[in-house]
Amino acid sequence: EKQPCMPTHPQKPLIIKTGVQFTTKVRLLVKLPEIDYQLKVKTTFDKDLPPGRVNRQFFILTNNTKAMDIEESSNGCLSVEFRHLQLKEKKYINGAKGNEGLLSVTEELHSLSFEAQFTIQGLAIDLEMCSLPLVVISNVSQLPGGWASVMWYNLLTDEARNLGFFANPPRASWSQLSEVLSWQFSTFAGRGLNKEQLSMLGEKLLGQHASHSDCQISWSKFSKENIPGKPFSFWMWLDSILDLIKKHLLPVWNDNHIMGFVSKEMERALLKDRESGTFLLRFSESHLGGITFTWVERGYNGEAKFNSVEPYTKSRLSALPFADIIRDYKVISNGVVPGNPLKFLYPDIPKDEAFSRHYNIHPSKVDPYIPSMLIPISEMRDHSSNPDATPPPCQSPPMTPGEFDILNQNLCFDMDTISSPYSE
Amino acid sequence: EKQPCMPTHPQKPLIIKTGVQFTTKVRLLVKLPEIDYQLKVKTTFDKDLPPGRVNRQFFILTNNTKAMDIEESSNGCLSVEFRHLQLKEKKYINGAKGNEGLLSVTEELHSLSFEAQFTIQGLAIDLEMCSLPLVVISNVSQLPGGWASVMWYNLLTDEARNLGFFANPPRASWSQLSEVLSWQFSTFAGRGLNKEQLSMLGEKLLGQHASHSDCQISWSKFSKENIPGKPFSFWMWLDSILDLIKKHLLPVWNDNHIMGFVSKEMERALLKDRESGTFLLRFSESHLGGITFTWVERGYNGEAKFNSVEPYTKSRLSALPFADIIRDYKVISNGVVPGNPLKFLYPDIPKDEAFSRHYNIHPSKVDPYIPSMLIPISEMRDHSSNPDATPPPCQSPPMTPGEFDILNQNLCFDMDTISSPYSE
DNA sequence: ACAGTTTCCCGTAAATGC
DNA sequence: TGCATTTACGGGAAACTG
Repeated sequence: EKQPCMPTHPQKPLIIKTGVQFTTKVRLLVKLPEIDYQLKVKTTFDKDLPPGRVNRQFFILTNNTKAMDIEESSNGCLSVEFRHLQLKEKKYINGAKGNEGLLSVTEELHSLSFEAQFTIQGLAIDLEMCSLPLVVISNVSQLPGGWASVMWYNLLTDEARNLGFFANPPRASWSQLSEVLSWQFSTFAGRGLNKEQLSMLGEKLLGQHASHSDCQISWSKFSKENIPGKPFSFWMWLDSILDLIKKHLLPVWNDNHIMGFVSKEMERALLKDRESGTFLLRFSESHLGGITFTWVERGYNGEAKFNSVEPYTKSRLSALPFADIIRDYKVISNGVVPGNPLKFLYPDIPKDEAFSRHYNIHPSKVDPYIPSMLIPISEMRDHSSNPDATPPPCQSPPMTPGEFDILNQNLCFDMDTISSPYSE
Repeated sequence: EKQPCMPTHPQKPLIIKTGVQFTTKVRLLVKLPEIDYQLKVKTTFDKDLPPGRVNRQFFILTNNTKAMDIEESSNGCLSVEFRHLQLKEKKYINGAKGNEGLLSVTEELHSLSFEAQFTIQGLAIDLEMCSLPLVVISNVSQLPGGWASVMWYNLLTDEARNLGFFANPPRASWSQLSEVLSWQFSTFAGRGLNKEQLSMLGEKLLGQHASHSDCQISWSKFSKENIPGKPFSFWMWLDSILDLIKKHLLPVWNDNHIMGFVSKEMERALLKDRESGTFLLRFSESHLGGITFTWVERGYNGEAKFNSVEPYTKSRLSALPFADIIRDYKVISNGVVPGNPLKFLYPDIPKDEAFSRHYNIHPSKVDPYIPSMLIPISEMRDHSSNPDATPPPCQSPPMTPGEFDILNQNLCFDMDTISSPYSE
C-alpha cells in the first residue's frame, strides 16, 4: 500500500531488509509451444555491477534457481515465483568497498537480475532482465530513508535502472512533490492531503512565497538536511506522522477530523473567533510522531486564550486510544471540579458527534473486580500521481544473442512484483 | 540472577535458545609444564547420545574448536572460552525422532561435551567432560517451563548427568520446594518470601493441611497440570508474577510493601477491623501476571465493605508505573467529586510514607504545551538452599585410556560456566 | 569520539507440525 | 481439529566500524 508514485513502471520498486524474506515472480509473456521441458530461471543480486560501484555487496542466501511452470490463474504462460529469498551482506571483501562514500545506505541502489537459457530449434537463447532499483536496509529504522529514495527516484526519472541516480539527484518542483506526498497519505492512510494541508507543508519546506508550485526542492532539503532548529529532516518528520496515523489514528484521519497540518499562526486565526471550547487537532512540529489538540477559551472579557496539550506520541496512544483521550480529557484548575474543555471540533461540530463512533465502551463491572480506566488530565495553575496507468505489456529486455529478431522482439520476461514486508 | 538452587553443582545448568548466542569456558586445573603447544578443545552437543534417546537433535552452528591459552586472571592454568556458540536443530532425520513423546521440550535434557587430545612424553591422552543437563528452547515463551525443569532437577538429584530425569521425576517435599521458591524471589527480585506468603502458596498447591512441610508435591502438580479451574499451572502462575515484579514492581517489592500472596479470605480478615481506606497489594490468582489492591471502606453503620480493582498487568503498568497508580487512583461514585480511596497501606502506614519514594514527579509546564498525565479511575455505581557451597575443585572426568593413573587422577577440566542470556 | 550502520534478541504473531 | 512448538520479524538497544 505504501507504493510510491510510479507513472511508467509497472513493477514495484522495493526496499529489502537483510535477513528478511522476500518474494518475486517472473512471467514469460510469449508462449513457447515447443518448450515444456524445464526452463530454469536464476536470480542474481547486483549482477554485472563493477566492484566498487556500490559500497555494500549482497548475495541471495537461499536457493535462487527454480523452474518455470505453467501459471494456473492466467492464460497458460510460463511463470515462476521465488519465495523465501533472503539477502545477506558479503563481508570483508577487503578494499572492495566503493568510495562513493558520500551516499548513505538508503541512497545506494541495487538490482535483482533474472536469467534463463534455453534452446529452440537447436539454437541457444539467453534471456535476462532485471528489476527496478532496490534499496537494501538492515534495520526497520532505515525504512523512512529508503522510502524517501524510492519516492524521489520514481518521481524524477523514467529510467529503468539508473543505479547512480543519487550521485547527483535532480530537484523536484513543489507541484510534483506535493502530489506524491498527498498520494502517500491516500494510499497509506486512506485519505490524501487537501489544499490547506499541502500549503502548510509547502511553506514549511520553502518559506512563504506567493506560489510554491514552481519552486524547486532539492533531495537534500527533502530528506537529508535537518529542518532548521530541529534534529530531523522534513521527510523524517512527515513519515513519522504517516506512521502515527497508520498505527493509531486511522479511523479519525479517514473521517477527516484531523486538520493536522496547520501552522500555529493559522491555528490561532481559525480559533480566534470561534465559540469557547472549540478545538482542532494538529501534528507536532517540534517532535517526531506527535499529535496535539488546541482549544480556545474565552474569558469574561471576551479575550480568546489558546491552550495546547503536550503532544501524544505512539507510546501514549498505545496506552489509550486517541478518541478516548478526546472524550475523557480533563483539566483541573486550582482544585476546581475538573471539566473537559473540548466541546466543538472546528468549526462547530459537537465533539461526540465527530468522535463517538470511535469511542471504546467503558468497561463494566465484572465480579469480583472493579474496572479501572485511564483518564488523561492536565493540571493548570493560573494564570497520485496514481501509477495505475496500464503497464506496458513488456519491459524491454536486454538483447539476446543471435539473429532471431522476430522472436526477440516478442520474447521477454514480465517481472510481476518483488514483494517483501516493505512493499505494501 | 535467575539461578536455581544447586547445592552440589558448581556449574550453572542452563537454558539455551536456538539461534541465540551463548558462551562457555573450560579450564584445565592441572598445570602441564611441557604443554605449551596448542591444546585444542572441541565442543560437541549431545555427544554419544543414542539416536532416539532424545526427541530433538541439535548441533553447534558456529565454530566449535578452539585452542587453550594461559589464563591471565588466574594462576596460569590453561583455559579456553567459547563465544558466539549457537544451537540449531537438525531437521528431518527421518524416523530418528525418539518416541519418548510423553516429554515436553522443556523436559528434554541435553548436554554439551568438551574433548581434547594431547600427547605427553610420547603418550596419547584423551580428555573429556560434559556439562550438567541443559534445556533447549526455541522461543522465550518456553523459558518458564525450562526454569521449572532446571529447578526440579537441581532440587531433587545430585547426579551430574541424568538426562532421563523427567521420564520419572521424583516428588519434592514442601519444605524443600518452598525454600527454592523463596530463593527464586530473593535472587531474582531481591527479596524472598516470608512465612505467610509461603504458607499461602503451600495451601494453593496442597490444600489446607495442619502442616505442609511433609507433603510431597509431584512434578506434574508443580508445573504441568493446570490449577483446578484455571488455564495455567502453579509454576506458570508464580513465574508470571516473578516476571511482573522484575519488570514493573522491583522497588516496591523490595520495600516489602507488597503482601502479594494472600488468599481473599485472609485479605478480608486482615482488613476487616482496620481503618477505612486501609489497603493491601495482592497478586491476581485468576490471571497471569496481575496485581490488584483491595481496600476497606466503612459505612456509617460501621459495616466493612471491600473493593478490589481489576488487576494491573504488564501492559497497563508500562503505561503507568504502579506507584503512580496508587498515588493517583480515584473513584467516582455517582458523579460525586472523585477521591482516592487508598489511605493506609496495611496495617496503618500512610500511603505517601510507603510509596512516595517511587512516585514520578508530576510533569511541569514546558511551553508551549500543557503537560498531560494519565490518571487511573474507577466509576462505581451504587449498590537457599543457597548454592554457594564452595565448589568441588574438579568435576570428575571420564577416564582417559592408558595406564597413567596418577596423571589421570589429577587431570581434569573445570567447566566454569555456560552463559547464555538465560543464565542470569 | 562519534555517527552511521549493523547485529542482537525479546516478545508477539503467525506458521508449522503432530 | 487442537495443541505444542517453531519461525518470522518489528522495534529498541547494544555493538560494531571506519
